[in-house]
Amino acid sequence: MEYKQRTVTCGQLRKSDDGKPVVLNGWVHRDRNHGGIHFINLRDRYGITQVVVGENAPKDVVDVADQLHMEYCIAVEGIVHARPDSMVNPDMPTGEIEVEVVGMQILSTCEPVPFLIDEDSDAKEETRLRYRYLDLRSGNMQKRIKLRHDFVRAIREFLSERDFYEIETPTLIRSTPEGARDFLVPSRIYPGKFYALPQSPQLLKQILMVSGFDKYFQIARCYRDEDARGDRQLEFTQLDMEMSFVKRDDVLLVMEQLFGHVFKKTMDVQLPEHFTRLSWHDAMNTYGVDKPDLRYDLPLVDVDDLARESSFATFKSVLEAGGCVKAVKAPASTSVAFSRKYISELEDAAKIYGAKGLAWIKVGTDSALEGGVSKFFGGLEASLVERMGAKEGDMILFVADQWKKTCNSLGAVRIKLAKDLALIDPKAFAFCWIIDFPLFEFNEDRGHWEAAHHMFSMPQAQYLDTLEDDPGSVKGDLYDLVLNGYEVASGSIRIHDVELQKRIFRICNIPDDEAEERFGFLLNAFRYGPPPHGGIAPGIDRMVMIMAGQTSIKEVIAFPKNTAAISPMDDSPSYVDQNQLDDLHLIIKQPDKNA
RNA sequence: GAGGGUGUAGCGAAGUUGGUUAUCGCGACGGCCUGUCACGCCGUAGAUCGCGGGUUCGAGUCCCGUCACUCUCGCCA
Repeated sequence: MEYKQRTVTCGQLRKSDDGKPVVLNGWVHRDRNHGGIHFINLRDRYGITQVVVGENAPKDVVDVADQLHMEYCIAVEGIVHARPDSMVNPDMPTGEIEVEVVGMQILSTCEPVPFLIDEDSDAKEETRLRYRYLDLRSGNMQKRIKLRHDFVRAIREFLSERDFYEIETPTLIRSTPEGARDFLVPSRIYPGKFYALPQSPQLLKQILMVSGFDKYFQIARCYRDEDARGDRQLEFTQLDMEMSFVKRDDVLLVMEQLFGHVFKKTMDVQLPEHFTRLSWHDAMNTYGVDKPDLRYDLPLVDVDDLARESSFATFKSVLEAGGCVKAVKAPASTSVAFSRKYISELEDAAKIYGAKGLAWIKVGTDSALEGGVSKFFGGLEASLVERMGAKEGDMILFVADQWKKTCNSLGAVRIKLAKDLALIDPKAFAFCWIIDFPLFEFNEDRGHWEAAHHMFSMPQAQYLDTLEDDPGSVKGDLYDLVLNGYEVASGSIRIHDVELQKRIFRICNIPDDEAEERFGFLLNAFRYGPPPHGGIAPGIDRMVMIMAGQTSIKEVIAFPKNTAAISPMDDSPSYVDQNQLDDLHLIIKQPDKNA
């Protein structure tokens, strides 16, 4: 089809272009037909320009304009006119001009759209995903996809400048189960054998270090066959990085500089030179999570001593059983009344993480305690109010249980309070490092120790001689980067010693022969002069989600899957032909519905 | 695997203690309109109230089951 190709985009014309002949290509965003005159908002990726088919327009142009509907793709030839002052639209960048149409061609028509292409669609997510190509036309989706591009581009710029090589690693690799469930790809050539899609390029990047590549990065797609969440998809994208001859602080510094550059470049936001550091224990103890949102404070406060002095038998029995009592302050709010109903909502939040209940006290005038469990704190009013920094109208909420359960439960209450009481600055970016993670945790179901992070992380030096004695107490050279309550990166200094690596495997119940079978290629590489090395892997989707002010990574992924792991647009996953199954030597065993 | 929420026209929503023909906005279709910019005005069509069963003289509304979507717990080295 012959058509006039654009000479300008729909976002660029200004008053200074007055009188210029132009051609625009784009989509009909709105067509306001006044009978004798059409005002058409023509939209492309760059913006919206008003084009006018007026009283002086040629007959053939009027005929075409009368056929227009929303989302028709058209070409417009016309003359730019500065608008008179009274007709300027100050809400549009192109609002000072309009284009008088002298030629118009319909490039393609559009069926009635299932939802309007607005800045923010109010269609439900399923509909948006089914018609993702239309949803992506909206201004906000276009902005987010651009932000993601800018983000990745700034990363590549910065790291290339710092002598990092971008190296691709395979997406068909050996399955090394442990951690998440692998996606498997059956081999046609070798019946019964499978490739796995990488959960991350972890071992490959470590081997690149053995190869001497020193500083590596990759925008790497990762796959984990686990249930999706708002901030989790089956496949996601990491900035995978690894460096040789570095210690922990070198990695943290590079990341601080990287994100400083990227935020400045993509959002013109100045980040602090260094990010707050919290040990894993302090994060858990003070905020109740290993990924605290530091845009607000609301610390969890230890009140073991006051609970012990109180007359509340429930608290005392928890303390006697080796548990702890913690409290968080709910600051008085003009928008949320601390009603029984609201307290019950808070209690529900605590119970999700195993708390048996949520005790509460309201603070009245002159530090008087009212309601809830206040009667058990006779004589302790002033101490409690001072400990909590509470004022009249505040409420104090308690959880008493084993340490971890208490932290998790009250941490959930803290998060709910911050949301409900509007304590969060939506424009803030609060980064922090979580360091000194435990290296192992005991898996009750399987009955043995497992790596809390992964099995390739270096134990801190002071534990090296006594790893096996008390695995639970071993801290690793691990670090997570947290932004606004989301884990956005995770990394460690790695083990580069075969014997140490084998000790870790053994603690994780993997005997030497099995380790050689599963990880032999890594251990072999480590027999040939491996350098000390470490790295980190920020999640691209989560970072861009937070930068875009969203709460679901689907908003920053062009073609995401839904929570049921289905892509409503192409309806994947799908059945395949018997021929394909035959090629792959596969027989499908249907699930037993009665099982 | 478990819990919460949602499901009414193409889209978004309302629908009272169960009661006549299920309402509104957007969109679609037809008409009018020369300065709008979420244009306006008049009219028309469009619904298996997610699906199945039950209670009832009568169910969008109550009960049971089921499905889908969504958020969360588990899971996610």
